[in-house]
Amino acid sequence: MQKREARSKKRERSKKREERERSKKREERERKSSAVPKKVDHEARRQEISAALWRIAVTRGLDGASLRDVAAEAGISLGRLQHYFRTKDEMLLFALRRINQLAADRVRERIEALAGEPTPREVLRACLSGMLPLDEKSRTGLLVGAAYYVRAVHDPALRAEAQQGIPELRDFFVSQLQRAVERGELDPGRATAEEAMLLIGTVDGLATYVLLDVHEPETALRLLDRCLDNLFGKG
Amino acid sequence: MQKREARSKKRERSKKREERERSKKREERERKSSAVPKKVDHEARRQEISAALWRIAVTRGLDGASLRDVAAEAGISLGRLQHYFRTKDEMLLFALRRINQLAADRVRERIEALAGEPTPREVLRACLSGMLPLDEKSRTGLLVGAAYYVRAVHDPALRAEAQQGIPELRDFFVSQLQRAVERGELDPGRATAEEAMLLIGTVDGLATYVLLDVHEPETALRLLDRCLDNLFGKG
DNA sequence: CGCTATCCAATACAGTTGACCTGGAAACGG
DNA sequence: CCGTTTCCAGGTCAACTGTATTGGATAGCG
Repeated sequence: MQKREARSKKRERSKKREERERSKKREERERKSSAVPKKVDHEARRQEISAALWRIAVTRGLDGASLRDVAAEAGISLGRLQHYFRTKDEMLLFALRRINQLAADRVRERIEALAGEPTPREVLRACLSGMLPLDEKSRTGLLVGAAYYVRAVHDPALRAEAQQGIPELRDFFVSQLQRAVERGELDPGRATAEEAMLLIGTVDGLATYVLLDVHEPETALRLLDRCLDNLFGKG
Repeated sequence: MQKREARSKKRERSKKREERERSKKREERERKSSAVPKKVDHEARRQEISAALWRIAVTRGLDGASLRDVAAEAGISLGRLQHYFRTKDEMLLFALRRINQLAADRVRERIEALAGEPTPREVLRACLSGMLPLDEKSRTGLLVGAAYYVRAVHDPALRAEAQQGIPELRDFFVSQLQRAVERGELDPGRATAEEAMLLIGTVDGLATYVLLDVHEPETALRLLDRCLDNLFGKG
């Protein structure tokens, strides 16, 4: 347990007050070039609020997270929260983008962490296992992602956000499969976009069942390995 | 400044009033042999309410469905709805069980509809494709199921409900794989519970992406066939 | 110093929510 | 007929929702 949620609404923050730095990018407003009398880092504050939102979403679900709850969890007032996110949807969308980015970073790290010249299979395994809820962090990310998923089904804006990264991921998988063919590790007929999408869908389904406690994380990993066995041949 | 949303609450039922019939099954109550002055079919009424709930859940999501909304959609008063479901959770749980049952029935029908003596692959294909959102009905079912999924992640009672049918399904798949081995259509090493769970997970992932509009239904079906090709060998 | 913009706590507001309650209509057994 | 029970429309209620507003603290700039 690394994180404890003190129910006290007392603000004990005031230490992050230092990290103001530059952050010149004005994400949605066009300020009139007037000097910047601001001192706080908007981006950092929003990330803190996002983290508070996730903490609630993991335990109570996304819909059970009211603005007041999030503000309390973040240890700030409702007024302050509304200063950084003018509407609830704005907060939700920001938090979704952020968690997707974190997930992508995690997968990227996993790949770069592979020593030497990893085989295509090793790269794929690293990438796919990074999409499974194997530790607390990725579990949280997927849990929150699932909460967004249901909303995305009904909300076109969220849906577009959710669909965004998939083609890129698929193409990356195809390139790895292609590389495996060139190395003689894979049947040429299986280096297609269809196989790539099949892999992605399978891992997604496995993750779903892990979150439902149908599978243990290790079970999901074993199933993933068997899936790769089927693909590359049990060497 | 009251914004009235144009919501057609007009529902012209009043003819369902006739289908009361017998229905001797007292689903949860044990009447003490006292004469039954009741005239309506509780089970049928609850199913109607469930259907109304699903209609809302498909378009607006499960959490966007208040008791008043459901009552309006069902064309009944709030008081009447609460007569049949004392709490909201009771209604939700009933509707979940019902939709799971309908999905199971649909898969069963698909299997029984196969002519002659279907091969194991044909049986598996029928079953798996029955779990995909290929028509409006199954799409609705999966959409509602997805809405429940997110709740099940946080609610133990719902989670138990969601986990319920999986072992049975897995065992059925294993039996079909075993049968395929005996017929010489499958490598004996692949007739395991792991392969069965892999199939289930894959279809689940594919269904997820169809609901997200990442795949067209036909695409998902093609991917399923390729998955079976990989399993049985491309005949 | 003033001026102005940012930052944010507190409160108000208008609406919705689920649960509960009351009372009476309808159907049955007697 | 009466009494009992089911059935159900309507209303009430406290709690909660997202958003808007007010007022003041703080900080940078001329």
